[in-house]
Amino acid sequence: MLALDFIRKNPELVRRAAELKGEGAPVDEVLRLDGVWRGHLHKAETLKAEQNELSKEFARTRDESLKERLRQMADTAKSELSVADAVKRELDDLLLRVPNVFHESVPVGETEADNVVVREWGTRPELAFAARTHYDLGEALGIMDFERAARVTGSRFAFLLGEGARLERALVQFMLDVHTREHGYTEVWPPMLVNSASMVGTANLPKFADAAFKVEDSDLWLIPTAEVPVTNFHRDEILEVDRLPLKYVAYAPSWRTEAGAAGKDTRGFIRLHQFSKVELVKVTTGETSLDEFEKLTRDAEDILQRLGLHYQVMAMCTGDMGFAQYKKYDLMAWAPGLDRFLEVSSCSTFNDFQAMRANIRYRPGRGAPPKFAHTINGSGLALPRTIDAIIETYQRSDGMISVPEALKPYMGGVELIGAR
RNA sequence: GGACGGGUGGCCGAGUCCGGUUGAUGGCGCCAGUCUUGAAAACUGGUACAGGUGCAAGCCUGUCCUGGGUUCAAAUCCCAGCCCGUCCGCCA
Repeated sequence: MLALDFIRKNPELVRRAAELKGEGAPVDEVLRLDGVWRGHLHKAETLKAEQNELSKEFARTRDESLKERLRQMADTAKSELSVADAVKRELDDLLLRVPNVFHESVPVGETEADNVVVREWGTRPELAFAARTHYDLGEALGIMDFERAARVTGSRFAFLLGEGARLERALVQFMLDVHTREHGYTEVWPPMLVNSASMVGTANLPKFADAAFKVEDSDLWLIPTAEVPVTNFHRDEILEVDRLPLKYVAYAPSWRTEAGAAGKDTRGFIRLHQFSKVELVKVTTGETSLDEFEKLTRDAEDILQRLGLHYQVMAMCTGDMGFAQYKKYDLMAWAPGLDRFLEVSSCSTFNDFQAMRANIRYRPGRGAPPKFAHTINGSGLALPRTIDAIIETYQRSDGMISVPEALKPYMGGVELIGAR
């Protein structure tokens, strides 16, 4: 969230940022409640101070004549405070609904058409035959099954079978190895259910409750991304500055309701209620966060390059970047069969927006007061669409799929999917 | 799930039965200083977080797991919840 003090001092900036993001921001209501809250709080605290003073005198003198006055003071202070608390709760709830501002380098725009290609790697593969889609190939090879998944669970679920399941496992292993051994991330295996406070910490609540699955009769949610448990790992902590940046990589399934995506990407292994993802998370200082964000994006890109997949890096425009993000890149991998780019990674930096919600701080120096950390995360990468790009890029005219060089050590000797 | 025990500052650990100003004795750690060529040891001092208010120094309020309650006053008493431990039950 944004600091109350920041909104007090920069109401216009906050209003304009929200507008460009296509979000509402209850700035006026925040400012109004802020005034009301402070009025009652001040009154309550002044009274409490007097009461404390007099109470000390009573402890000394045991003068019974003070009793009645003390009782009244206590009553008034308590009721003032309860009004102040009620207003503050309302104010806090509102604060959680004010969107983040964005970095000056973010392109201004309304829709994904206004996103900007920052760079591109590789070229579209030239196939000597008509490219087939991953679901066409996957079903023909017997490595993907959507029909049975629909029967067993419902739409937007999938079974992977045989070499398809093996490919998924190989990719997870490969990505984790690269990020831990070569990019210096610490591997994390997180809980896959989190409580509401954690969801608030990463800004999945309160605004996006309908995007996540809630466990009935409990305060637990299925994680929409490993970002939630991993970022919240340091909730309510004060970190030592020399430990920063903290770099984590976590493999976890992610669950999303996909509310509002009805009819979109219904076909294939693209938009699922459950999907695997290797997630990168960094916690760092305000001075280094933009730089660490760029590096994290490069770390995700490195996976695509090693897999030999053609991709673009898109800078998200204000209207397409989201409520909490300060700056965001999407990595789009080319899928020849679908004849379009697929979003295989989304890398974001949040400034202290998440850290304020999750209360993650660091101490800049000895004896210095704590500051809010900056959080960064990105997929490195999301599995299904990476698999799609691999299948469609490495398909052969006979419908079999060559295993990319980088994955061969992870495929247990399988170099050609569909050969047996 | 049942029974019992427990949650106190960066850490350890008093205080809780018998409420009184206690943000909380003590030790460790950390920081500064003295001493020393330097370091260690020893000694001295310092060492939480949040909010309100103020130009500032400062002042005030709150915080002993969380939320309620009793009281002029709660770390301390009462209620509920969460978490941890031990035993029993169940279980991959």
